Amino acid sequence: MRITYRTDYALKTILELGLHFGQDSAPTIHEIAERLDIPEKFLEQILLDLKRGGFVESRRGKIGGYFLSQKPREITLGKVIRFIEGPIEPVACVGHNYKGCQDIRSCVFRNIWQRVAESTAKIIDGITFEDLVKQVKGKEAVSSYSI
Amino acid sequence: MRITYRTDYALKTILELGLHFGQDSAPTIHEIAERLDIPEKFLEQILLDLKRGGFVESRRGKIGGYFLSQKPREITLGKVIRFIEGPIEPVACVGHNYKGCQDIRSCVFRNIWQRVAESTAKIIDGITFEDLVKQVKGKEAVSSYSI
DNA sequence: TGTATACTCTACTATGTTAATAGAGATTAT
DNA sequence: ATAATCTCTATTAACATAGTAGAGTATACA
Repeated sequence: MRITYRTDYALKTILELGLHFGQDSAPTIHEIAERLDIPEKFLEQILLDLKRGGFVESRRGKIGGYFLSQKPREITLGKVIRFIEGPIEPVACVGHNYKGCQDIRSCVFRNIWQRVAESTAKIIDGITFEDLVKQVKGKEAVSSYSI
Repeated sequence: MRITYRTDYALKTILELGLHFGQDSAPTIHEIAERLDIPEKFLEQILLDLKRGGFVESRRGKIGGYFLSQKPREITLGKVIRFIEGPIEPVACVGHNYKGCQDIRSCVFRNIWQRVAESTAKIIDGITFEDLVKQVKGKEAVSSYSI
């Protein structure tokens, strides 16, 4: 698995919105971009994408902004990563019609990539944004000089 | 982690040479390319690379070819993958000076990427080409119509 | 000693992806 | 009305990947 900036930004943005969940504040693209140091126009695209994915909702106009459309508890890292990046398998092969997988020698590797994908999935599917929100709130409460 | 064709070919090539280990045959680039269905000139580059990495040695001239310079047992998948692909961490961040890692919120993700990298490493560092050679020889003995 | 064979090395190219930028359009609170 | 904000499509610069090209070097063997 490899994480692109697009995914990195998406995850941080959802965490940010997760920290606001429950309050009825809806941070704007501009605010999020500034706070997380993400190019604003790029974030704009990412948020539209996340909206289409059903992760966030938006309000337009004067008091517009973004907010989560699911509880942080219901959003796992895996869901977001797969939505942005596509499948997490290390090679195209892990699927169906990969030319190299006809003979035994290639299957030896195929099995390994599957094990890798499964172990990654086990981690990222086991973490929700509620977990992350708690971690951040816990740590920010302790170290008093954080954002 | 993501596997490029370059790595895919490198691994299959080393497995192929592993199957010849002990015999004093040295398959040529041409033979390997044909058998594994790899573009010959591309494989040429990869083999030179693997040579510089200390995985294979070569003999030039009439009876030239390639052979492993280490025992299959001493070559792990992890060594080869890292040599070709570079570090397996999912983001540039897992290292030292990633701008996003100054605050707690980013570190939350950083820890996760490290867990993913570690679980991947655990798998690929635990498999040697001896293991793979045995698997292939075992299976090829059973199903009689394989290559 | 010539020659065929096979490895060695450097440079180039086509294609695709990523990260970002640009700008016009649509909605909404006041 | 209008200012603020989200929405949408197109474009671009930089980079990585996969592959191609061709000239050069070493070696076995007749």
